[in-house]
Amino acid sequence: MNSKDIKQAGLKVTLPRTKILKILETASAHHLSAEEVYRALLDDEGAIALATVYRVLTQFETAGLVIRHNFEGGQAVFELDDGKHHDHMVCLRTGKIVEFHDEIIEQRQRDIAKQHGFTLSDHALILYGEFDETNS
Amino acid sequence: MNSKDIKQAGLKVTLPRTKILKILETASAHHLSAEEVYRALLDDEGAIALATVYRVLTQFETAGLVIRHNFEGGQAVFELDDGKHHDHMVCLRTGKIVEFHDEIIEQRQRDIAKQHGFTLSDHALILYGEFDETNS
DNA sequence: AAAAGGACGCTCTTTAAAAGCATTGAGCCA
DNA sequence: TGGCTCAATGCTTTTAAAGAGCGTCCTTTT
Repeated sequence: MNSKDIKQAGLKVTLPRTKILKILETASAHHLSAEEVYRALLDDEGAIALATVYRVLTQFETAGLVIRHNFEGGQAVFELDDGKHHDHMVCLRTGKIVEFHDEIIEQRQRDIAKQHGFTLSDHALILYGEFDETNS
Repeated sequence: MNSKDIKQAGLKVTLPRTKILKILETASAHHLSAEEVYRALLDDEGAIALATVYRVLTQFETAGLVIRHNFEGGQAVFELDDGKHHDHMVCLRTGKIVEFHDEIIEQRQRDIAKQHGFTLSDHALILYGEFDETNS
């Protein structure tokens, strides 16, 4: 995931885009809201306008570089799209997000869609709850 | 689902609340946004203020009378809570929503949560796609 | 190196949702 | 049943996330 990807998406390679991509790669939390990306770049000399962050993230989403999630809580969060589909567990206490993938569930979803004459293009499975103290 | 439920929720039985509940019961679409509820009551002599619709729906949600869903598309939708949990298939072409329930998936979710030391309090599974012409 | 069009930053706008406040009305009790 | 109290309503204003408009700047391409 580097400037080559930006170019292949038909976008010019600019400092804001490079920085935003890097933040998404290196941030400890792998799921960031637009505001969080913005704040992460505030320290950095040469901050990026919030409007640009929104614009770039939407462009990255369209280009397939990142995935936008609409979890509960109003703010959308973004993560790099590594091509490997996964679902999410969201801790309502700490905000921690853990990814998982389960082929049994995936297969059932495909079966159910088929039974209903439904052509699946995407799906979202989110588990809400709380991690044990030890895990959080 | 009637005025008794409203009262048991600790809310006064008022015309707006009764009307909103009835709309949710009788509307052909079982998933309505706040705006849709509002518009459904516009014909009706004695319209209800939009602010009241938002307020009442949130109160109903807190009281456990309705469930709020954050599907893609910005607007939250509401449905009566009949106590029977189910998931959703959302047609991206027509907006049609079909409910389903699958015990295999439910069980897998519980197993996965357990494996991760995660106490499940809620979950959302939404399949996005398109229904066949015949079904839509 | 220069031309051309996309990208940036700033500000303003949009939209869903909720808050504030004065008025109205439900519900309880004498 | 009539009145009293506090919750509920309607109207307006506000908030927050997200995006649009526009003038200037900077990538990119030749």
